[in-house]
Amino acid sequence: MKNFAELTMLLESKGIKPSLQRLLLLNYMNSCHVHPTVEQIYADLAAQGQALSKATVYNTLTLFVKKGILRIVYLDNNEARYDILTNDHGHFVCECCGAIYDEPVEFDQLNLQFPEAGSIRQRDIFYRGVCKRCKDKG
Amino acid sequence: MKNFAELTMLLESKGIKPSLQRLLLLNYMNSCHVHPTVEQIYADLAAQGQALSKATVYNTLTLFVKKGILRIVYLDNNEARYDILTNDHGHFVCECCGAIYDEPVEFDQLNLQFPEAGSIRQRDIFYRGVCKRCKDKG
DNA sequence: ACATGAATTTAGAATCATTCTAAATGCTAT
DNA sequence: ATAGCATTTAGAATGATTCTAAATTCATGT
Repeated sequence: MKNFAELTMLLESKGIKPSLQRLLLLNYMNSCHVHPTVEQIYADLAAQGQALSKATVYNTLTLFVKKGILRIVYLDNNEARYDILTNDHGHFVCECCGAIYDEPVEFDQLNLQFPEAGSIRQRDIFYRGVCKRCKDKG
Repeated sequence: MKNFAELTMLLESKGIKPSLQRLLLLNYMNSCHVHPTVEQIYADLAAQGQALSKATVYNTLTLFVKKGILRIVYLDNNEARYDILTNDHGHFVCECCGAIYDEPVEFDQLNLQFPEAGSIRQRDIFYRGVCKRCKDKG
């Protein structure tokens, strides 16, 4: 949880001018951990009375990704999902209810060898299946 | 490398009727390891004089995915990529040249804990960065 | 304050991968 | 042969994303 002053500092530390729209989006993403789609983000902010245009949502999310604040999660070729970059973690995707769970992963301790890699910028792990909740329901 | 008799048997073992189009696609995917897009698959087969309609390419790839012959690799929200399912492996994606490298990964030895998972159907690991070839070029 | 120019936001058009639809073709069994 | 079903097909429809060009906001110098 960060307040607006802290969010402003985060943006400035990344060389991003903290406009109202950018702060609203960063604040939203900072407290939303369900890996929302653009549509969800846009609708939620509109429901709060903060109507940014959808173009701004796209532009700003793309800017945040470029600056290393967010990452995009591509689960299917429908809508992209956005995830605030905190500590590294993996994802478990329930193919029944669609939920995306963050799961702790210590990438450095996996000792993965990628012989073709010159340098690594991002590490992603996705497991897919049925989550416990759905499994219990049968 | 499998011949057409073996590919036919593979399809039948999955409950898929081995039509000419399905065999051509399976044969192509069986010997193509660059994770091609639909467009590439369609163009390559057309260039070989085997013109399937694009709808058939889509339909058949989707069928193969459903039957566990292929998996889809979602790298970005542009075109999906298709990968023949052999032994488990990870992927390294070069953000410079776009190449996708298969990398050996022993998933069972990673000892990953996914507390929310009831059952796991598919495991994916993606690392992204710059490949050695691009890095050497500077 | 005010004007100027740059950055940001915006609405709507354009793009394009994928899915849908409905017709055509090909197979199988009687 | 024929009926019935599966498969293939072309083209239209869909929809997330990107593009474009105009409007607005912001910062700076006078």
